Amino acid sequence: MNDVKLTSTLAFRLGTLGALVTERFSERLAAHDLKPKHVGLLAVLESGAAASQLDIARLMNVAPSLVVSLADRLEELGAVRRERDPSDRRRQTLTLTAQGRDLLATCTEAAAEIDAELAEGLGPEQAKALRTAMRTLATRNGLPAD
Amino acid sequence: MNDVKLTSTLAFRLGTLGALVTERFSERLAAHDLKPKHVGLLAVLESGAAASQLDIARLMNVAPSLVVSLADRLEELGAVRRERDPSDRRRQTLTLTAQGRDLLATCTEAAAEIDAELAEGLGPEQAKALRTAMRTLATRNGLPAD
DNA sequence: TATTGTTATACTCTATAACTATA
DNA sequence: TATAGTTATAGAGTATAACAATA
Repeated sequence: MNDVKLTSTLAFRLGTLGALVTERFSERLAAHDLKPKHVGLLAVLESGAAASQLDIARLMNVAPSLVVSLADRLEELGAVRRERDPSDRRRQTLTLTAQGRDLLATCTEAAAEIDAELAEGLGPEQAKALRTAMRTLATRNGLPAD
Repeated sequence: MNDVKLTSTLAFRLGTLGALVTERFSERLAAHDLKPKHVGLLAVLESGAAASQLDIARLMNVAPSLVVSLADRLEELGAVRRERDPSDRRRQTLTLTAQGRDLLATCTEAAAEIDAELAEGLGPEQAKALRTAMRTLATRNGLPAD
């Protein structure tokens, strides 16, 4: 028989800690009336990996209709600009504005603060090993590599 | 200026990988018509950390009303038994049945399979370091220590 | 009056489906 | 006829608030 505990599995710990961290991030974003997915969209634009709304939806693994409402909010804040692609007028191209870059930097700082809180409980070597392993996992699972 | 990327933060990676892993776990649980929180409740009962519904709700950080519906479903499956506490008849005590233990073992196996998939991409030392760091983080953040 | 569990209701997030405009 | 974006609608998941039983 097998006496592995559910709560000791990596899957359980990634799931629960992930939810905890996302919750903390959301709390910090609330000041800007943003949710994590808004910030994820800003990061996609900064990376240059996609620009049309449909491509962004595919990359983020969300429904195209969700990108519409995320972009609506970000446009309202002046963080992104929506422009028709002249070569195919069905396409809306999203671009980061200077304000959008600032906003992304602010949100990245919030994430970095959470990182610092997490690292407090770990020794420096443990923290480094964790970062390395998480980067590998992200890359192998289709998430941004850097 | 600071050129740290959002997607390189531990917070971002824990959030996104956590969501991914929870999604994979949910898919496997769908065969039993269970969601991750049902399994979390089974794990709480096995650990013996709480038995009354209200205590369970506090431990899981969910609303008491949610515990009612999770317990309804688990009782329906014969995985838990609901009994009035004779010394305080307001309290409902939940206990794992033999079937509940079996079910938990099956779900733990599903989590272990996901662990194996994740570990494939990592070297054995990296996998071990990750487990160690995640256990430390879980403990320091009020999640089950083992 | 306070507490446990339950029920009724509402809210948040997201997806699916129907629609418009371009191609 | 197919595709990009949008709008309308619906569903999952969960919380809050009102309620019943017991303390």
